[in-house]
Amino acid sequence: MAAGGARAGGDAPAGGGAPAGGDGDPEQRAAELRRLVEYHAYRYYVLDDPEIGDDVYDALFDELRALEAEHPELVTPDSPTQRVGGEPVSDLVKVRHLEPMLSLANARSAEELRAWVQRMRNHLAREGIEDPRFQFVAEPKIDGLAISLLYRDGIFQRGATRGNGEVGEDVTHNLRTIGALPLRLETERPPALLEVRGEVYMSLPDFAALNERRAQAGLSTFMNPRNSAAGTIRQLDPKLAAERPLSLWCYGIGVTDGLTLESHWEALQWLREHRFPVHPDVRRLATEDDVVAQCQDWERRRGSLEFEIDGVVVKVSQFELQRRLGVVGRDPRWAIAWKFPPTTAVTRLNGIGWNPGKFGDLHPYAMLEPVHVGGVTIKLATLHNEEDLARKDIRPGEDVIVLRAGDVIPQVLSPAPHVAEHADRPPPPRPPERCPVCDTPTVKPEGSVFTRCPNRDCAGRRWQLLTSFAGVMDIDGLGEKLVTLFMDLGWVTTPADLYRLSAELIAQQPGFGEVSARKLVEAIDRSRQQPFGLVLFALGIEEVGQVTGRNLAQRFRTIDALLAAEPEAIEQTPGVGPKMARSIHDQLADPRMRALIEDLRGIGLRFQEEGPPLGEGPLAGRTLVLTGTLPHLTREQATERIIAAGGRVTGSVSRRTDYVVAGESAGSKLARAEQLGVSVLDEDGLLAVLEGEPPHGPRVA
DNA sequence: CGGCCTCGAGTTCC
DNA sequence: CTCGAGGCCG
Repeated sequence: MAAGGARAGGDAPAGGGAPAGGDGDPEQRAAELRRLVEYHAYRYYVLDDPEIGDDVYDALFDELRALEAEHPELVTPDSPTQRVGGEPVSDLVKVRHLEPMLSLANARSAEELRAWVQRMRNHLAREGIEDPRFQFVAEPKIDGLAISLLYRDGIFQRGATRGNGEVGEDVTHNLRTIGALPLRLETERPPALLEVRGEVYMSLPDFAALNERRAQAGLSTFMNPRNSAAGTIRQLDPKLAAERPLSLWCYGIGVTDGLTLESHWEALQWLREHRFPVHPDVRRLATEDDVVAQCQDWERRRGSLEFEIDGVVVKVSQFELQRRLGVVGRDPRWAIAWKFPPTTAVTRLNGIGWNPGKFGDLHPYAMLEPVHVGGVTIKLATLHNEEDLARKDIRPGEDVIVLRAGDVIPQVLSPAPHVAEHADRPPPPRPPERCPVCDTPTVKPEGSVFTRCPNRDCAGRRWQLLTSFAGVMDIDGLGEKLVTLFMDLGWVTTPADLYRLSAELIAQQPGFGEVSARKLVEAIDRSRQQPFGLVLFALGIEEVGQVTGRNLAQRFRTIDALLAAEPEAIEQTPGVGPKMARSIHDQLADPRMRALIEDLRGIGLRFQEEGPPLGEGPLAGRTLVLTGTLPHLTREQATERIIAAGGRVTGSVSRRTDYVVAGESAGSKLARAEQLGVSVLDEDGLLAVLEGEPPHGPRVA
């Protein structure tokens, strides 16, 4: 339902609609038309209560378009004609949110919700607030995509997806196509800056209609409304987005400049008054009982709504209380998501499959009769390990309960209730006696949870190693599919073979062109520059991940020093004890490992540490904790620089912490630091100690 | 010696 | 994100 396109609906007579076209000032007329079109779009899309018929609306719209075509200088970015007029973008641009978009803690029951309220009371009591007169706001938690809308001086400027909460993608071009989204604030004195937060979704009727159209056109259909909305919002061409109807509910205000509000409830009223779509059933509630009742009410209504919801969001309304409650990690203490119980389904367990991991461990997974649960079809589900499998007591051939909660990984929960009574159940599944990939007899080491394929040349293991190598070395474009292809072609058996691939050969493979083949080879080439620590991780040494790899690199400096080291020396590395030291030593002594290392060394990968040795650098031996959002550095960048300076970053504050680096909306860690008397740095303070300057005393951000 | 914490690994999703 | 195992602190 693109604005300006044909609109379904009745033919109400023109109300106070179109004044006769005038031969007055075209600029004035254009402004008037824009106002009228936007007003009637608001009546239609937001209030669902049009005042005029579609024909009248279309006439207004056409007049505006004609006027703008005649006087291109009159086109303004906030003109309704610009909703679909945008040019395709070549790429989605990443944008940093002005304030991080937080996540929410969950409550799964009335008890957990009451416990949340109690925690808030306790917290506030410590601040000297004995009787917080909470006002709660309960809103449906729509299963869509969170977005941030920026208005400067009342004009819609930029809309972005939530992304990871700190950095999202600019999808302004597609958001403009949403009829309910105001392009301009209808007010005399708009705030200089306003960030509106909301959820973009596809309504169930629109989703059904879209899929029907696609099916008729012979196109693939979408799995569920959420995926459909996600795919649409990330389209590069807004014309495509305009053909797929998205809807919007706004649920709050983020950063503002020039707007003073006291509570979340006020913010919602303000949004409503300024034509933003706010769900009409959002309630303000005074007691826990009311909140629980409201959540249960939403749960009952879940199936009869026009959109999918997976819970209810409950917030403390008063901003003053919100401020005092603060944030823990990424979750504000003053809000919680009441999650509905996961949707479950019963289906047949067809069998258990076993997949070898990087080191030969066989991991069981359930092969299920395909079943629809919570909007997706489940065919496979992981079963962690043999103990988990035994604990669940599921048997191939029987019915099992599968569940999928929100965007959580599908799980097999248990046998279906009716199978437990059967006397003659099929036997419990057993780990295979031969590796399902290479047919080598399996072994089960004493005390291990896993049965293993002992064959080091097992294609399954090699595949795992190669895909893991590609990921660790950050080789763009080399994913599971390509690893499979190159292995099937016999081109690649060890990671070193990747560096011998030629773009000419790859380009001859179906699905490849010269450009994509060249890009892949370049990506592989670039990975030679990855630091020694990552190379150690990528080699596939059991027990050695990103952190231990980096620690080993920093401690031993060169691969030769590491290869020559006795277990006792390896044990001196942080995080490595006798057991790991012995295991690492033995794996490095293996001739195949030696051969791989020599091969990669010849290819030019880095086998020498460039950074400061362990125990040196301005932050040597120091432990830092990061909290909140820093003005310039991301968490990753800050971590990287601290490590480069010889320091360590951990997650929680203790007496052993040397510095807490606190940014915007720092939470409990900052409080704890103050309690323990740990020095607190802001970003400038961090930069100073990174340079080796003494911290200029405790600096609270 | 017991409990907490960190690390590694697989899986699955966008 | 979840789990198990090993390391390390109290």
